[in-house]
Amino acid sequence: MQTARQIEIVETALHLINDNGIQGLTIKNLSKKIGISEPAIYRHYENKVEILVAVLDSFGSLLGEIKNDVEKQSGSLSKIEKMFTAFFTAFNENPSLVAVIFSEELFRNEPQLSQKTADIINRNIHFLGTVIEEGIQHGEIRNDISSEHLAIMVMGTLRLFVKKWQLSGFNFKLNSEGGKLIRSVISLISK
Amino acid sequence: MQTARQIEIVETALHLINDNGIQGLTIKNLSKKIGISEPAIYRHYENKVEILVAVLDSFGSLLGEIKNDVEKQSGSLSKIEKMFTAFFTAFNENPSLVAVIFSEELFRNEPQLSQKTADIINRNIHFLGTVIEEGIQHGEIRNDISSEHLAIMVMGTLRLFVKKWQLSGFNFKLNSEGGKLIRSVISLISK
Amino acid sequence: MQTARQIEIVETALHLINDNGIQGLTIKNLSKKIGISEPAIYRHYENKVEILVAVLDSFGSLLGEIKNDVEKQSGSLSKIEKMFTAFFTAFNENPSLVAVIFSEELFRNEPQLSQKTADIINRNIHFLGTVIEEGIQHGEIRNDISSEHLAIMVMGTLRLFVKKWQLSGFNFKLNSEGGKLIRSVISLISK
Amino acid sequence: MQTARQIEIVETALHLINDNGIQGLTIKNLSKKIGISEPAIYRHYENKVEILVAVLDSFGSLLGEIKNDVEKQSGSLSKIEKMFTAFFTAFNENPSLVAVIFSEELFRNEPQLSQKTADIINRNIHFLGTVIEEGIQHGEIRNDISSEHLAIMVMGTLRLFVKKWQLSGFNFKLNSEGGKLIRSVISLISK
DNA sequence: AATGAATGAGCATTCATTCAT
DNA sequence: TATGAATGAATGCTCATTCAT
Repeated sequence: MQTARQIEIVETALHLINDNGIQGLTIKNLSKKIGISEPAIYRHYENKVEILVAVLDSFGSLLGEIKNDVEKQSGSLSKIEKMFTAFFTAFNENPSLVAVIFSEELFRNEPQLSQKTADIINRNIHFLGTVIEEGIQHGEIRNDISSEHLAIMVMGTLRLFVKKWQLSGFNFKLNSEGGKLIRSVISLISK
Repeated sequence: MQTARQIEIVETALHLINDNGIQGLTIKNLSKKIGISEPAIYRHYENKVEILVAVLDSFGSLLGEIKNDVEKQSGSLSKIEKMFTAFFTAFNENPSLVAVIFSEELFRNEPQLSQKTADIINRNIHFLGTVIEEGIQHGEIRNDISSEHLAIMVMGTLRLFVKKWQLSGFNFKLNSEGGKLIRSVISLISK
Repeated sequence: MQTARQIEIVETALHLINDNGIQGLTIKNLSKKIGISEPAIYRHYENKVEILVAVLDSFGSLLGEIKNDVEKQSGSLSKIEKMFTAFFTAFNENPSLVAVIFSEELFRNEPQLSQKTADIINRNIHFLGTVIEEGIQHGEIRNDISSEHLAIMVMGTLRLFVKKWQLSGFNFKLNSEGGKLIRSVISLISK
Repeated sequence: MQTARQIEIVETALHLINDNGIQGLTIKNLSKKIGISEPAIYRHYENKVEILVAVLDSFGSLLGEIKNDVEKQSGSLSKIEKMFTAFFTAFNENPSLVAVIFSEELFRNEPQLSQKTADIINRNIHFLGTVIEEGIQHGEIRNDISSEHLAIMVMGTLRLFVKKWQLSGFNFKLNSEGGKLIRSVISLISK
């Protein structure tokens, strides 16, 4: 369980990373933005790495929720569509989250963190792979390409599209533009 | 024109980033690895940002070369295949380069650098888009999906695949595994 | 009078000093080892210095008891022997105490504490001096050397021997090895 | 070899320890007293522990010189006398050194340092033991007490006497008072 | 009697950079 | 072309202590 302060710290950390990259996340900046002293941070998290772990974990929970929602859909293509829209909605509501899905490069020097980021990526691809495999079995998705390859394509598309949105300074509508992209992806992979 | 020392600095910087992430690139580490003193670095580059600019520029030149090779191919699908194999070969010979194509997150706090990284990504997608558009016109590539979307899909696939290779600790054969992926991508987009 | 909690604090402080030196004694460590919160410590002692004063005072009481026991002996040499064995027994039962008799260096920056540690040393030497003087008068102890010098020799021997025991990681039998040393000391100073 | 700055750092560190105990030795204090910035210290020593190692090593060299001088004497008693006077002279010229011979308690939390201090003590006792053993063989020193015990007694006497001098605020003449003590010690152990 | 939350002061250390030589 | 020495600014973190509850 997280206290209110812990949640505040994690969210503020996310915003700092989003605004200035990982170098923008310092204990000083964090405490200043929250309005408490630097040592006060350590009452809530043992050290900086623990804060980043909590950031990743909170993203992990979000992913869990998205997966739950996705599972409720019937049909692989619907699941994939749901997955895209759920991601777009989450990023749209909290653009700072985008930094997290590209955080692998940031966390390279802390084994604990780099492991966690790698896990998130791999888990996502794997989940998508099982959904696609199911679609192939049910005849919804084309069977001339392995589910592994299709998973990489679909997830890679999603990632690059979101990255473009971030690079543009979030200046196009992720939902509506993304909606069109989803239809293209589905055309591409459906039987 | 770059002096021998400048090239050495850029290459060493690349290795340091590759080994320990951006935090591993310090003037101290750089000078130690090269075997000169810290101030000596400043004889060759005005400051650290200039070094990173040079790193990105050297990657930019590589991209230019790849594009030249790609243009020599006839047929869009051949061009795309060539593009993939050229990338795989380059990364395989110098895995440190992988860090650069995911360097956007690292360089966020320096406008000069973040602009350059965004340019590289967009230029790549745009180039791929023109190749694909040409393929659509020539009837080689399916025309039910816009070239913009296809470009994002193809480039996104390439990026995520390379990222997976990096996360795995470079422990699978990029060339052979990548060869199979290319075939899947081509099946997917060809008419 | 000391409360149970106060005694617990003093004893725990002693153990922390013994385990990690004076730097190991922090309010945080102390409260964690006892199992209460940091502010709770301040219910029982006004500040850290008071805790250290209490540590020294508790050692002072122990010294008082030893002196009482020593006084009960008849004959200077018996008294000295008793003094040694009483010390050895006390240290053996509670090795953490050893840190206290060498605590002068630790407490140098707090006048209140450095005064107290100096007092303990001087009082000990002085007490031993009176015992020896008595022995000289009674013809038990050689009279060619002043009681002051003999007191320094005897006490210095005791201290260095205990220090050696500590440095060895308490890995020899203080009582039995010490018993032999006592006999040597007595041979040396008796008439 | 040590640079002039390194020697200055070691000597200043010694003075700071002497004035305020180990807690008085901070990089800030050190740099302030020398008149340079804090980071400048790190140009000369890698870290604080290295400085303390250098302090102990410089004391170790002094001990080596004293041993050389002592060895030149003929006769065990002369050697012991020489050892005492050499120590007294060294401490008299540089009272800060006294802190070093009682530094074991200070350096407990850094294995590298505690090992070094224990070594110094043990090496001293051992050296004195060999001198005494020689004296016993030659009939200069009484043979009813083992050389090990005599070494502890003699070294313990020396240490406690110097400690008293330090506790008194260096307010008696170490040389002249110490001279008398030497004669007492020699009377005590000679045949 | 105890605690959760907080803090000012301080710590060792690192960083990119400068300057005299 | 290179270096040894230095620095201002910052970093993550610890300390003893306080205060409201």
